[in-house]
Amino acid sequence: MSDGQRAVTITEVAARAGVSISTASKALNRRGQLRNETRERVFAAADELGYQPNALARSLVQRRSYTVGLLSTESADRFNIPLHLGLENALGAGRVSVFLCDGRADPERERFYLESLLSRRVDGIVVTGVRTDARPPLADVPLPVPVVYAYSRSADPGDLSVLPDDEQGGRLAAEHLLAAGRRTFAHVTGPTEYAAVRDRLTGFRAALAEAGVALPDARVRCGPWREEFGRAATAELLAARPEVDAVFCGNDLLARGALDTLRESGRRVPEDVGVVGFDNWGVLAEGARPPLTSVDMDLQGLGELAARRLLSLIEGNRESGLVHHPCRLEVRASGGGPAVR
Amino acid sequence: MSDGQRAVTITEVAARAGVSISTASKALNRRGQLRNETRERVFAAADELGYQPNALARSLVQRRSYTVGLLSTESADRFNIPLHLGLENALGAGRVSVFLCDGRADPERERFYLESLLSRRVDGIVVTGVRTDARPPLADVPLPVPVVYAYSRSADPGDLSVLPDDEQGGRLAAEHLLAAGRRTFAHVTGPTEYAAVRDRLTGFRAALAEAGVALPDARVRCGPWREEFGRAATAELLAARPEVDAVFCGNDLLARGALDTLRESGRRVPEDVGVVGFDNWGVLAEGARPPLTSVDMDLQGLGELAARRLLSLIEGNRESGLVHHPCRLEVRASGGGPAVR
DNA sequence: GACATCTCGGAAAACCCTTTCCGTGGCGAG
DNA sequence: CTCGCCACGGAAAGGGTTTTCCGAGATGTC
Repeated sequence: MSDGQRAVTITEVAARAGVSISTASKALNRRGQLRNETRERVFAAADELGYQPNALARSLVQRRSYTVGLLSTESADRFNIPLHLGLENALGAGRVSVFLCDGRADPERERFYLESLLSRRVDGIVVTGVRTDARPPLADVPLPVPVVYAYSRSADPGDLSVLPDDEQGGRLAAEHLLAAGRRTFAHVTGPTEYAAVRDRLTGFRAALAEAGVALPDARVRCGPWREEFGRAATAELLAARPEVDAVFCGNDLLARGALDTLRESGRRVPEDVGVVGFDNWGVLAEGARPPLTSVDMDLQGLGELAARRLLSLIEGNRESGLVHHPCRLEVRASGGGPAVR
Repeated sequence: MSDGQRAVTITEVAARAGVSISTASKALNRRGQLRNETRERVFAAADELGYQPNALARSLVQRRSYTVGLLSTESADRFNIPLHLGLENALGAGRVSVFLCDGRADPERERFYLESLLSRRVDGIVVTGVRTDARPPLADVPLPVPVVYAYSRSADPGDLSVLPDDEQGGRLAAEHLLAAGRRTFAHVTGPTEYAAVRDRLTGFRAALAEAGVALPDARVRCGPWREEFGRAATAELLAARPEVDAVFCGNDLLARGALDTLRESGRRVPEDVGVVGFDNWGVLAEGARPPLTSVDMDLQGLGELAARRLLSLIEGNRESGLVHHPCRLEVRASGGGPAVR
């Protein structure tokens, strides 16, 4: 609590251990050739003094801060939590800390944070977003540190972007519903301006086609990412084509809406109609009636992947282009497919 | 993108401006007495070179890193997002960056992060949680930096904790429902081990009592924070006391469950029964039928408050104890109270 | 003309480390 | 005995800033 007393420095540790500063440094960092006895004396001294090396000074001389910036561009989003967790998993082991900055979808603010990160000499930057659509790169000049875009895609092909494999996610949904014997499919999803919307549909359709099942445009409804739209679109779909027995939704919110409309129209899920969502948003999927089967983008895994790639860039390797991370299916009740593996 | 070229230092700026290093420093930081012409020459040089001061070096000499740690103890939670936003609002202006660490409810991990933050010489630490119950302080020894607990409460009364005013939040709900003419109240909420559960109930009851309305224990249901429990508890409540015309829920998930059960039992909300939730969890509240009126803890405001207090502690002021931040009511349709102001 | 007072800008110490380079003493080999 | 090598540990040079202190010249006052 109380501030004031200066932190203990390596000088004091060295003095107490009766060695020079450089020897203390070597002992503490397990460098150089030291007698065991010396090393231990230094450690003991450090311990007794409660020595905490000053990372600032260390960074200065090593020219490596062991920090990275996490710059979330779009306004704070729940997607960032698992992403950050994954990042920490992969970085924490290497003792890298992360600066979190929320750009709030404001380019000005983004620039401000970028400068701040640069001036703090981060070793790298991860840019996250909530869209897989290409966005302008962080800066129009080459940056002095490596950058990776995670759940966000740079328009510059020289940049590295890691993204969920939406197309494969769409396939997953189709395969699950097909396996349950569904024949008449529908898709309720978000605005077509989202690359994710188009990719998920592409994968979904492709898997259906391979099974000889068609998904005409009339049974694809695009609208806002809102529960209300899920309900309304499903109602329209049922009115136009009552024999629909499978609905794939572009996210879990829409799926919740679909589920409600289906139940209220007298359909049983999953007996009469199978439903699969996207995002696997915990509380939402679990609280649904019945619990919602949903495609999980494994954002944590995505974060880990991004971190590993960033580390690799920091090592000096060159990587660029798009990297896709596979989705997996979280099977609950609504799909009616085979039980959980 | 490309790494390698050394960052430009103040030495180069000084050389280019034809002044000494110290003069350059003074110019850049608007310190000391310099002719305007000199100052401008330095700025121009800095600009042309794209100079970014090295925050590491600056921190070292100033003994102030202008960074703070945000240590979230419980596993990553959506509560942390608005909290972080508020923190950034209040800190960003002072150009303070934040290190984000997720303790994952693991004391070991928490200690690890604490050490890491300390070694990075953060100026202060904000500890966040998802419970308002007292928790053991971050360390059992006095820390060299100030700490504030936000949406988290240290068991040490010498520490400073900022918390939402759950009691007042409960009153808000009661007043809103009373204003709509409700008479027979019920409460569906989380486990009684949560201080938040008890506080919200206390406030709710107090406000009812002031209006001469009683809330017998039989109409208070405590259970897990899950939608399913919201549905089940509401059903029980209705069976035991069909004339219930107001339900206050301990969070929005429970409220969603309550809403569903009410609708399916033939009640109209808000005409027959008023419902108020807690948390004002955007998508959940907006997507509800009808849209859910909910108590908002203003976590962003809480974060700002925490940041301001932390800054004050960093300035050297002494503060301790509990600080409560008021909740506000987000009026939508489900309460049936007076329209939005 | 002497002296005090300003204004401007530089030299150097300090911040706390890491790392390179070197010196010393001990040992084995020839 | 000499040489070369190795193990160990110290001196000192950075790393990039800020800040204190001081000196030099210009100006003002009597």
